[in-house]
Amino acid sequence: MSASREDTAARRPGRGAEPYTLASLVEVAATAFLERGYDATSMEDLSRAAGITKSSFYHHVSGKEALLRGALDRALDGLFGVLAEPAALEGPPVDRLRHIVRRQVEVLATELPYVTLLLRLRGNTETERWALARRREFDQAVASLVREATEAGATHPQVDPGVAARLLSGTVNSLIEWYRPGRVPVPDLVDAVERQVFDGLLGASG
Amino acid sequence: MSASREDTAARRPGRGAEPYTLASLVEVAATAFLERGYDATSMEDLSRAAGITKSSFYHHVSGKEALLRGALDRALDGLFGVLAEPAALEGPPVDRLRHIVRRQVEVLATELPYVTLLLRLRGNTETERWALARRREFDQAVASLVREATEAGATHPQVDPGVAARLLSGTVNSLIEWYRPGRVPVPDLVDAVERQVFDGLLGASG
DNA sequence: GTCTATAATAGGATAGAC
DNA sequence: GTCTATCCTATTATAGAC
Repeated sequence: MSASREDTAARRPGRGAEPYTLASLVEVAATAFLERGYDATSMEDLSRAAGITKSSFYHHVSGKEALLRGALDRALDGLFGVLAEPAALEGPPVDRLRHIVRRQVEVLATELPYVTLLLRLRGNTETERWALARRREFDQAVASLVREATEAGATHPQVDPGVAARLLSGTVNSLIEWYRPGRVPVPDLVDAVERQVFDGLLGASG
Repeated sequence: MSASREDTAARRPGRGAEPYTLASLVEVAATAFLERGYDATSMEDLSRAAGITKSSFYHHVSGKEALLRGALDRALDGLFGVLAEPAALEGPPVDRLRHIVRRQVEVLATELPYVTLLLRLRGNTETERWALARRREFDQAVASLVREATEAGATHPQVDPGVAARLLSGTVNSLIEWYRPGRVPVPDLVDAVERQVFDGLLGASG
């Protein structure tokens, strides 16, 4: 762990701005976790990124795990919010799937650090296992839709729907590995992922 | 980190078997890293998994980073080996791409712990940055092929080839998130990924 | 080659002054 | 709210006996 740790710009709340809130510190933490990984990021790193000492940092937050939990909550809220949208609940399976994929890309893009944290969990603590369980719920909802779509004859039947669903989720989630805000306009990204997922590289339609 | 750490079965070299080699310990380490993550796995965990004490473990290996390096070497050898195969070097871009995707799935499946480690790197140490640079080389070779295929008119032109290449790699690499040996026969997996990547979920051909 | 014991340090968390 | 100083445990790594 010899990498420079000064590259995250320190930022204190400006004159007259809000004091440190859990949400603002979760944001700082998630950004740092995104760069170096959760385990490799120390509380010292985080406090410096927030522009205060480690002790002061502890005055605002109970510990590292609380930051993790706050970030995971935000990620899961975003994802489950998509499942609750009307267009995800009504209509032919393929249309609902299309809507979910498109909105999921938007959530990944806008909540990038939080979702990244969720997708990199290994289940080492109780908090992590809880979040992983919720994530599995989300994946299973998507998998059910893929199965329905296959039963309705909308997808090619040669591939096991369970495997197809995992590859679909994998394609969408892989965004966290390279997408960074501003690089590609989100609407373009949404279209690209939809196309790749439903039509593949060779895509007949369009 | 309160998770049980006794779940990895201890294994010592059997009577008359080879003594501990770097390769055998790298194998033990990579398997443990796959479960808990690199940072969250201690040398104590690793030595116990190998069936000896931490001190004895250090007698065979210089440190944690050497194990990481050994595992990354193996992953990169597998991937670059694919690029060097005749079918990856000759023929129309789409055919070469198809071959690489299929073989890459096989390498991921057979070298799962090693490739997983490679794909989860954050670049925190010099070793990690070196491996990430080599990985980028591989990805760029694939991206070049996607660009060639697009220029040859083989793929639909609406999606930026750079983005398409990243989504392609993302789909293939996402295997490490769920594939475990024995669950799905490798040939089926290879076919499923090829289909998803080139034809998508709705896939016209076949 | 394996062990017990121990160094050396990093990192999470707290005490208490200001 | 912020700081300096400190505690305490986990972890990497080494010393030296057998």
